[in-house]
Amino acid sequence: MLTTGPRGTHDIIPAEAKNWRRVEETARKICEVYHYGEIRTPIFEHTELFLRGIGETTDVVQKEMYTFTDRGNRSVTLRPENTAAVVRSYLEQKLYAEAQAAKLFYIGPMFRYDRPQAGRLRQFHQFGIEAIGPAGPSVDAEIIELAVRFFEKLGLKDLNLLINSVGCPKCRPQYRLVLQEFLQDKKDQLCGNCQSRYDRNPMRILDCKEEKCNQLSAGAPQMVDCLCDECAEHFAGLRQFLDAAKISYTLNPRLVRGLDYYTKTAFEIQYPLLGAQSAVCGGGRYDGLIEECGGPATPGIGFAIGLERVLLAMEKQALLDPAEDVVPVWVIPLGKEASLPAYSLLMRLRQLGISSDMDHGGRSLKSQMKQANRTQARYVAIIGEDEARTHQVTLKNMTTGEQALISADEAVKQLKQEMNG
RNA sequence: GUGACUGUGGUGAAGUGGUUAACACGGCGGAUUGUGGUUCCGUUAUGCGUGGGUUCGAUCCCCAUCAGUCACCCCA
Repeated sequence: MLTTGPRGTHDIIPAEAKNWRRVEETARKICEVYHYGEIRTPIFEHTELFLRGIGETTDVVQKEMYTFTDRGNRSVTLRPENTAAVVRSYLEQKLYAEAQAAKLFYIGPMFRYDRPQAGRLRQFHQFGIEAIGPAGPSVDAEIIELAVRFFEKLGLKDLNLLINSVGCPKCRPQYRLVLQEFLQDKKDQLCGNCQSRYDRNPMRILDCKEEKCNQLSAGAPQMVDCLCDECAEHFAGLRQFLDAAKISYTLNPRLVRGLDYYTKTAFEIQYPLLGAQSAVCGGGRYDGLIEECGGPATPGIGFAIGLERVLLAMEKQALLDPAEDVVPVWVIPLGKEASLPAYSLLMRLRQLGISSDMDHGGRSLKSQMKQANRTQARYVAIIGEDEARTHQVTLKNMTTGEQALISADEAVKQLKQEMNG
């Protein structure tokens, strides 16, 4: 079908682009304030990067990647997320050499082969930030705060911030054993999905939506209670900073992220009204990822915000600007002789930066006036046969209805004054 | 990837197995010569997502397919 885009893709037309721009500008602005610099990496990478970075057993890698072989027989993948790629770039471009911390942000499309539904597309857009280098909990707080402020700036309300600590390679394996032990005799009663999780990723069982599994896992020991000293201290530190910043959060010991690289801090911001796809921001610390990608042991933390979901949430709260097509000045040629002088007048206006337009279809004065009216024109410059001959225009003020026959030069001068003032 | 529901013009939508597919908004044209926002008039889907099938005949029945929505799953 030539008239439909690929499944799960979406066109952003002019009426919507304005709101997208506002969201993106808000992101850029806040990143500047918090000292994060923009990074633009390719939308495809070697498949290997995602296998290693995200984790081979994750759902994202196992069933959601757009992977293909290029003409040179290399396996490449459309990025399903951007943290791995940013880390790759950080190492390849040796950003560690320039400063103690690489504080980066990105905005761009991501690709996941999912079954589409509202708030879930195959090509979607993320605004994300990464702080590579710093280890202290104040960065964790800074990042979470940035996300919260971003939503505040857009005017969004009723968001829930959930935080948890998922431990580190020192304490998580031990916790897994403790958890598996707890669930051992209940294993048969878990849902099918959770039974396979038991060995692969038992922590996800805590996250299951099945009522049955919830009951079975009730009272299970929690990661936060089994953190090693370092992780516990880090988590306590984070909470202290968040409290100081007066950012309210919910401690959710069952919050687990689906990407393997997360350590210590994990967080999510939800907008419940979005239904099943309510996570509007997700992130956490990934202290092992840089090493996993072949770099020196370096801590890092970041988040990603789903922009389509942000726009949906804004729509629900009536925060979107209405689509409107505004052209403050219309030039109206009447008849063939008028089109050349009309066009040169238009050209002069545009060179002065005055947003203006004209009809190219030779339509009637009446319909051109209508058009001007629809686009909220403040002025209309009519050029008919008489005006064309004498290098004049009839300049009409659309709000007062007054009009005057003046020279083209005079019209340009007046419009320049009016439009800049 | 699983299950369910939906699919009529630019938009919101009514509708029926049988000549011309309501209505509203929008668009376009007009209501005496070159003037908008109000009003009035006219016009605007050779077509009912697409492809098959059933039938004398299908937009309305069946199948497939595509797309969307909801839930699961996953996650942003």
